[in-house]
Parts: sequence; structure tokens; C-alpha cells
Amino acid sequence: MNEYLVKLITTRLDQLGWPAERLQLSRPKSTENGDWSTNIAMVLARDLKRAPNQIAQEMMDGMELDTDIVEKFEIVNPGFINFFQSTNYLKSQLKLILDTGDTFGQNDTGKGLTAQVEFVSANPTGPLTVGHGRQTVLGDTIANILSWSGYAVTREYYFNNAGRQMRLLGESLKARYMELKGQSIALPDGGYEGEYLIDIAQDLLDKSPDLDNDTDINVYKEYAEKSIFAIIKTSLERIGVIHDVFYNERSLYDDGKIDEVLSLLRDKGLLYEKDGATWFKTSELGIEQDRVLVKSSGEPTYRLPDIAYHREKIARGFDLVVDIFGADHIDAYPDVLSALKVMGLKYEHINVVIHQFVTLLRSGEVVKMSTRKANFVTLDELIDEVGADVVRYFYIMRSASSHLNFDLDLAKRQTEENPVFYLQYAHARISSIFRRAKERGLEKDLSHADLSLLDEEYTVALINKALEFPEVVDHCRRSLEVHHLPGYLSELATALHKFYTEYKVIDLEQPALSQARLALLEAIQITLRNGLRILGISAPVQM
RNA sequence: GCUCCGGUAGCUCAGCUGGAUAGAGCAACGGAUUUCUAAUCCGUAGGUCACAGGUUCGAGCCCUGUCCGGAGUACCA
Repeated sequence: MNEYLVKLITTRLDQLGWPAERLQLSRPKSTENGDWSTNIAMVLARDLKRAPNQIAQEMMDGMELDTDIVEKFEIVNPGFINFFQSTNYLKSQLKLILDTGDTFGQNDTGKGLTAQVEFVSANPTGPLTVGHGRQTVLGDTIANILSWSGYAVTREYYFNNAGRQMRLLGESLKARYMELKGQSIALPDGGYEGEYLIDIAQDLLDKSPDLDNDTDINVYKEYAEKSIFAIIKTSLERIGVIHDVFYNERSLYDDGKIDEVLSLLRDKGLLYEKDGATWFKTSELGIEQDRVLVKSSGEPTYRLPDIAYHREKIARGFDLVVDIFGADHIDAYPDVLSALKVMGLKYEHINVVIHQFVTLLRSGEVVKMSTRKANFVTLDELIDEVGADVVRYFYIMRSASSHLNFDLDLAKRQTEENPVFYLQYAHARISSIFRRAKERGLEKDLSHADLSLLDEEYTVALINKALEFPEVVDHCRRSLEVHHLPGYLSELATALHKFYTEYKVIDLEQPALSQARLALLEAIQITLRNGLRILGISAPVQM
């Protein structure tokens, strides 16, 4: 109906010689104002220097509406044009849900296009924390949305297993290892104090008891990396996240990509040496101060490989690139983008989603955390405590730009207050009705159901709510804001529960109506299930 | 100081590129079950959309300034 009206109105506007670029249709909050509405007459009023009502009238006078789709329209002060859909249309859309089934909600916006979503990208220095968790679920859900929009999506994890931090990690493991052997060595300055390194040291000791102080530090480093990556991958798996590519920063050095960036920037006259370091004249690119790309020690800062990595992303030809960063990395990306820009690369298809921090609440108190120190809560512990479904839901129920309060008490509650169970219950409730219908000898017969019997108020409201699903998916895709989906699914669940309380589905006295309602519930369950699948949350048939 | 994010009901937050009477959940209070799962539904109450200006037919949304909270402002990542 949306597309139908857009096309129709655009044609009419062309006819009148009025601009159509600013045409938009929306679903009014109240059904009194129709199923779809446009404000185009008010938008045009200024340019045309005429009253909106008049414009609307002239527009509509010359328009022929297909009554099979639009039952009627009205022009309302100050100039809204409201359209009311026909029951036939509603019926056909419901049928569409049943016919498309598992693919209902998908669209082909990204058909034939590729997208890359880079997320998590935590270096293998420790288990994923609660903070990484938000990014993990956010990135995976965005990737799911893009898949549903037709993109061929690559989920990518970028990591660095070289450099100072990893050296510290190796040294920290060595200290733990020697400690277990009874030789106390102090942890290095700024080293990793987490207990997980003690466990890893124990493993290493079991496997290779003969290492000592003189053993090459790389042995410790590599063992730590391998072990920690195993832990990280297990955590990711537990919440259903699978990356397609683990991109090692190292390869950028091996393939000469780092040097290429340096020489490209040097050619542009944007590099200079000072105090033994190589500086990038970002101040000439609208950034407050210059940045160091190569330290006086000869090691690059993280910015240099980041630039090279993004140059590779562009070279790899993705049509859409999404980077997920925590708010603590907010300073990095303007440098990267401006470097890409001066190198003459197209970077407009690179999108950066920055999410704010996560605060864990227990009994109303903030749980204090700090990485590198021993006292952080890991993603694994969180999953242990509340389960993967709840973790996924809670992480994306708020917009990424808001701080997230993760209320552990609420998350743990297996009751009505928990929004995850509310959704899942709606799905299970439908399954339950199906089971009951079968017991009563009422076999679902979707192809013969007479959908025109579905005309009561809350039934129509429920169908309309389900029909919004593809629009919500598209909204999430356009904005890269996925929190709209859980919000929408809650509304859909509410509409379902409301329908349930108002009408009886299984009524042996009225088999035709029962069949129609079973078909309706089938469509609603499809919608709920598809939505939950995008969120990566299970859709139970019984609770 | 500068940059970024936020400030909307008691609490946690929605509010899609400015649109119709600002919404939801939780908490509070009151109701609904001989009935397909009450893990549900309905109702009541709750608002100076931080503040002050501006833009216009119309501003929670855009612009300017101020205040408050968070993050960043490294030759850490």
C-alpha cells in the first residue's frame, strides 16, 4: 500500500508540475487518521503559496484510487491527506505473510550488494567483558538485518597479536607460570592481573612443565593468545555469533600495506618527523591536533594499521561497510576517515556505529568494573547468570547512543516483568493454541481459510501490526539502529495478547471462523519467529 | 578548554528524515479467570520534553547560547 500510494501520488504530482522529492507517507498514531497519511500538501504550501487544503483537494481531484486497495481518503485540517485501506487489501496482505512464511520481512534493497560488519575486534588479551558484549550483539544483529535486506554479509573480527600489549600479555603469563613453579616473579608494569591467566598458566604447566625464565617470551605469548582466543570464540558461540573472517593486523605489515599508506601520505606532504616519531598532519584536515603514526620506538600506533585496514576494506570492494566501536574509540575514526579522504578513496559507504557504555546493576547498585584489573565481569559470567536469550535482548533493547543499564535482577527474573519472556510467551501461546486445536480435531487448513471473516477491531489491529514488520526491518537497515525491532515485537506481542483475551480461536460451533483465526495466528507466529530470529533469540513452542 | 553521546512520567527508556491529543515497560492504585497457558488483558494516576532565545503554518526533533551527567582529548588499543 505504501509503494502503491507513493507511485500514485508521485505520478499525480508530476502531472501538476509539483515537486515530489519531499513526499513521505507515514502510519498515523491513531487509526482515526487512516492507515496511511501524507503531509505533502503542507510541505508544498510554502513554495506554491497556496493553502494546504486547497493543494490537497486539487491533488486528490485528479487521482483515481484502486478501491481494492484504498477504500477511501479524506483531507483533514491543516492539510493532511489520510488513506484508509480496504478489507480486501488487508486480506491479501495476510495471505502474503502466510505465503512468504520464513522469508516474510525480507526485502531486496541490498540484492547483489555486499556488506561487511566489523565488530568485537577485541585483542586476545583477555576474555570478552560485559562491555564487549554490547558490541557483539549489536554487530551481529545489524548483520542479520542487512542479510534480511538482501546483502551478502561478511562478519569480520579484526585483531592484533603483535605489539606492546601482547608482549605484556606474554610476560604476564610467564610470571604466572613461574609463580606456579614456586618462583615468584612480579607481574610486569601494566601487566594483566586477571585470574584467567593463572588458569592458562596451569594448562601450560601441565602440557609443558619444562619452560623457565630463559624460555623465549614468544612461547608464552603465543600460548596465551591461543588460549584466550579459544575462550573468546566459545563466548561468541554461546550467544550465537559466528564471524566469517578473523583479520589479523599482522598481514597488513607482511603485505606491505602499512608502508604503502605511509608513502601515500608522505607523497601528499602530510607526514613529518619530530622527536624521532612520524607524525600525521591531521591538523590540516580539520582535526584539532596532529597524530603520531609511528612511535620513536619504530612501532606504529594503532591509527596506522587502522588506516591501512580500512584502505583494504575499500579495496575489497564492499558496497557497505559498518564499523562498530565503543565510545572509548570515538577519537580514532575521524583520523581514519580523513586519511582515506586525502588518499583519494571513496569512503562514503563506511558507516560507524558508536555505542555508549554498559552499566551493570545488581540490587540497584552499580557493579564496578575495570579491565586489566582483576575485577571485571565477563560476558561468559553474564550468560551463565541470565542466559543467552536474555543477554541478547537486553543488549539491543536500547539505542546504541544511550548508556545501557543492564539490570541483572530484572534480567534474571523468569516472570512477567522480563520483556524477553513476554515476547517468547506470545510465540509459545500460539503454539499452545495450535496443539489444543489439533486435540479438538480442528486441523489447520490455511489454504482454505476464509480470511474475510477477520474483521473485528482487535483482529484488524493485530494484522496491521504484523504488516509493519517489513517496514521496521527497513527502518533498522536505513538507520543502522536495531533497537526498533525489540520495541516493535513487544507491540506485536501486546496486540496478540489483546486479541487472545477478546476472541476465542477454537470454537467448534464456528469452524469457518476458527479456521480463519488459526490462519491469522499462523501469520502472527511467523512474524514473531522471524523477528526473534533476527534478534538471535529462541522462539519456544512451550513455556 | 575542545570534541562526541545523553538530559522526555517516581525508575528504565521509545519517539522513524519537524506533523495531528508526547508514548511504552516497571513501580503505585483499581478491575478481569466455570473459557484455547493469568508468564495475560483492561482501567486510573503520573509531563514546564534540562533552561533561555531563534527558525515556521507547525519544534521533544532543526539553529544559537547556558546548565547537568557520561566518554574522549596518548609516542595505550
